[in-house]
Amino acid sequence: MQQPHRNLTQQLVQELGKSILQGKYSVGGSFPSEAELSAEFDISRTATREAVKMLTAKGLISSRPRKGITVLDIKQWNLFDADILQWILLGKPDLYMLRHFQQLRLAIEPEAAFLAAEHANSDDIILIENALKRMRQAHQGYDDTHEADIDFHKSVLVASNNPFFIQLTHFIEIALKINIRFTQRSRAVTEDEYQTHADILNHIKNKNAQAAFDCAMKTQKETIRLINEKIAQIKD
Amino acid sequence: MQQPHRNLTQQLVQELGKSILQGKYSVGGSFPSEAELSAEFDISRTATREAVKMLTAKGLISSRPRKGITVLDIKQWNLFDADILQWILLGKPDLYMLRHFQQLRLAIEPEAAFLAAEHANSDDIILIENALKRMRQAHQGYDDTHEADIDFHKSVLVASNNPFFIQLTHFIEIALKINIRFTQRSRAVTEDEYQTHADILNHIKNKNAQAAFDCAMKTQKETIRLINEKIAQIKD
DNA sequence: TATATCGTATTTATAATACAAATACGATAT
DNA sequence: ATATCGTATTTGTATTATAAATACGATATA
Repeated sequence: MQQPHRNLTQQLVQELGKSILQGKYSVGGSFPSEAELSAEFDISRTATREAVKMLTAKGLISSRPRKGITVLDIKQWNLFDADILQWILLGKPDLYMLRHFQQLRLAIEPEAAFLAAEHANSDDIILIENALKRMRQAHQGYDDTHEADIDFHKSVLVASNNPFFIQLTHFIEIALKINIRFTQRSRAVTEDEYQTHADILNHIKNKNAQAAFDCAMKTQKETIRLINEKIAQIKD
Repeated sequence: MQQPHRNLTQQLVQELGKSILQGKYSVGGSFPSEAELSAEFDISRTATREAVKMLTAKGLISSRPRKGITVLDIKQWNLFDADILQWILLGKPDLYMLRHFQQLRLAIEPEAAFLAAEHANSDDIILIENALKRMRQAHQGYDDTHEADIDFHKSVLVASNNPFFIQLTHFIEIALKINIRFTQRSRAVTEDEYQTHADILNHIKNKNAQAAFDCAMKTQKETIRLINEKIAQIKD
């Protein structure tokens, strides 16, 4: 396990969360009762119940006397919860899931760039610049390409100075990680990709919100076009 | 209390959640220990711990041995959780918070209309139509204006057929409720407002995604303009 | 047969108690 | 001034017992 020294409740939350997101339990179908979970994982009912409550708080399950525990419909899930997003990633999402992620990225990121141009302070700018530098170094082989790329996009969200956009950093990170899987780029970022990111930063620094928006939108449209292309391919 | 017959854990979650969102406990500051909470609310430590775990799952608090319970930074909060959004509403948000909501609405709703035009099925369309009819009836005094308005915007999100956009229905609902408070419209919807909504529906029915996007964007830009105007006023 | 009422077994909800584990903080030693 | 250590505090876990809610089948009724 990744962090084996976490407490029992957290461990059970992770195990059950991953299982649910992998579709091991059908919605509304049978799910182990508290007693069964306690026995299966060899922990007390106390720890089991606390894990059940945490999953309930995230909207994954519901538990009622006599009825037991049931997996709720996906509409009830808190899809923007950092844990749930991580479990989606671990559940090996397909191209259709990637498209769902990308559709929201397209809505979020251009507007985030717009707001960053309006509201970013000097510290916010420095964080974006550092991420860009790391992309340049990655281009030259000194750093991990994709980590720097993810950091760039996250720091733009942070620079929006809007707590809702900032909250979406987890979402964007997972979206990028899924995208990386499907594009299987084991290479460094290209000069073109680097330049586009540099342009967005410059527009933000120049407080040219509309230009930042347009530039970010262009790359998002291109990304979704590539995904649609791939989906069209597998349909053959 | 709204639902006094909920279980003790849920009641405590609501009480503490509301208090935290009202800023009664400063971030990193002192928060009652499990023992103190049990005593204050006169419930067992078992029920108290389960409530603490639920708030932990929502990212509001953290608890560690010897250190006790601490309120986490807002960056850790799951702001898109339905409960947390409700607590924000109950906490009497100001115009700046409304602007934060509106900035994200502007990012989300036009793209949701775009996707609805691409992916809505006949059932989705019917739900939007019903909401629009209710707005018309509201205009004539037969239904509650704002409820119908909220339903319209929610049903467009649902019609996007993207689970992430659908999840954001809670967010949009709270955003609209906050907006209604500040615009204090006790009147029915105007003919203009009704017509704009009708236009969006028609673009969706005609599968004219770009027109649906543009129309929704125009209204979102106008809404944010009004909010900025109000903020400029209170600054005098 | 169809419907309503009721009893009961099952499962969660709550409480109380005991002890283990982690750790912040102050005391002490170097 | 720094490092080490002991200890008190708080959460973590387990166990047991009982209450409350309710799905489901049994029974009664029309």
